[in-house]
Amino acid sequence: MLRKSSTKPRKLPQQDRSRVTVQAILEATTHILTEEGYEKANTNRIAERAGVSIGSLYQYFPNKESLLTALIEQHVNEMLELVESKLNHLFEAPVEVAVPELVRAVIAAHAINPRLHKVLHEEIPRSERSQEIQKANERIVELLQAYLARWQDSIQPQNLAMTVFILSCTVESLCHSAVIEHPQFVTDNRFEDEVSKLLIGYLVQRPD
Amino acid sequence: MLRKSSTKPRKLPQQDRSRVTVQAILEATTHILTEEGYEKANTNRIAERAGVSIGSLYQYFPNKESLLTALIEQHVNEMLELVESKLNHLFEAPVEVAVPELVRAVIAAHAINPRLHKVLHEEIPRSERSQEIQKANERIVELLQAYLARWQDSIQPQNLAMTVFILSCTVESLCHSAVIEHPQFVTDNRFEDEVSKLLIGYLVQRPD
DNA sequence: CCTAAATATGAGTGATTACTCGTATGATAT
DNA sequence: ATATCATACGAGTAATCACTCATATTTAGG
Repeated sequence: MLRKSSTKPRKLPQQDRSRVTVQAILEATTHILTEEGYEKANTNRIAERAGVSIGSLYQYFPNKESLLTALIEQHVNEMLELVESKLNHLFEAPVEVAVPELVRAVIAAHAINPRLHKVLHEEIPRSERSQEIQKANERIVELLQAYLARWQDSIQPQNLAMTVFILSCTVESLCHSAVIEHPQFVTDNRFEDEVSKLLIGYLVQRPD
Repeated sequence: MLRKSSTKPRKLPQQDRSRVTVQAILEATTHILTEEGYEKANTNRIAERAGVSIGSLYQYFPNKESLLTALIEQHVNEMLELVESKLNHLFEAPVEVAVPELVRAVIAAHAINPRLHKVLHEEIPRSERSQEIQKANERIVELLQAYLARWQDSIQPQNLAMTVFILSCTVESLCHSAVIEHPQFVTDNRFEDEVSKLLIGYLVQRPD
């Protein structure tokens, strides 16, 4: 149970066989995490499942944390890319158009690998996952902030920072919980309609 | 690293001195969790901090999990009581009155011990915390469902189950994240106003 | 070929830690 | 008083697991 600090790969794979090794290790980790949970995801078992020796694992990952970080980074980036590209295309779209698209994109992002997402989010100790997830969150907040600033004249809430927080937190948690606790909602258009209504109603409130 | 299954206390304290012991153990656990994090919360250290021998700890808690479960149960019940009693008093109040009160209560519940809440929620492995938290969640959902059914005629959304989910998930996550990530929001009335606006606007939408 | 670099191996090590158990002391009731 | 139960103690045990290192094999370049 020794702990090292660095999170970067010990060495970069240069030949094909080592790239295969690294890939196998990451896939084995995903498999064990999703099928057996974090408790069972010890490095010896991961190496075994990957068909690789424990020594090889430590050639490319200086410690367990770096392995998990790499996996989280990979998964978070896949999700982020989906949402980010959608948001970029929606910069000029009004709230009534942009919000439903955003909701759909966030749901899709969470549906990439729900089981992995759940484990990464709920079982893996914070110290090992916080930075990557937080970075992604900040990126979303940044984009939303820019979008809302662009359409500030047509929305009701005044405090931009607070509005961004409410918006991002609400979308994220609703999509997250829906995918994990109510998968039937994900295939049901009414869910994204309702979430969109919730958010649009808030952003473009008619004055009393 | 042996694991036992039962989660119930091994024996109930009967004399005063043992009640003091149990209390000291729970307080020491809380202290270590909030000040040093889950990683440092091993049973030997908890016993030491409580000024009690490791043997005494295992007199009352058959395993580490049961200790954490007791702590979670205690904390969750404190939070739940706050929200539950508020909701009971609001059963006859219309949405415009009930929602702001609910939001305030949920914020207050999260503010009872934010640092402990954060650790319990983020650091402790799921297997040890899921049941208690989920039970509390279900209780809230139940109450909200009854409330919304009572006022069904004056609200807009049709799918009761989905509305309850959206409502509870949104309130919970917004208050949770606010307390943990934006403590300045908690002392700012505008936050609860905005959250209330979000939810009321959704529930009592004017027809187009 | 030959050499050096890259890659692979896995038995072994050291540290941690949940938990036990034999023993000792304090309380209670008869 | 004494027997009995509750409580306290803490050195010791056994299991786990992240990680090392000495050695072996494969690949690439000249």
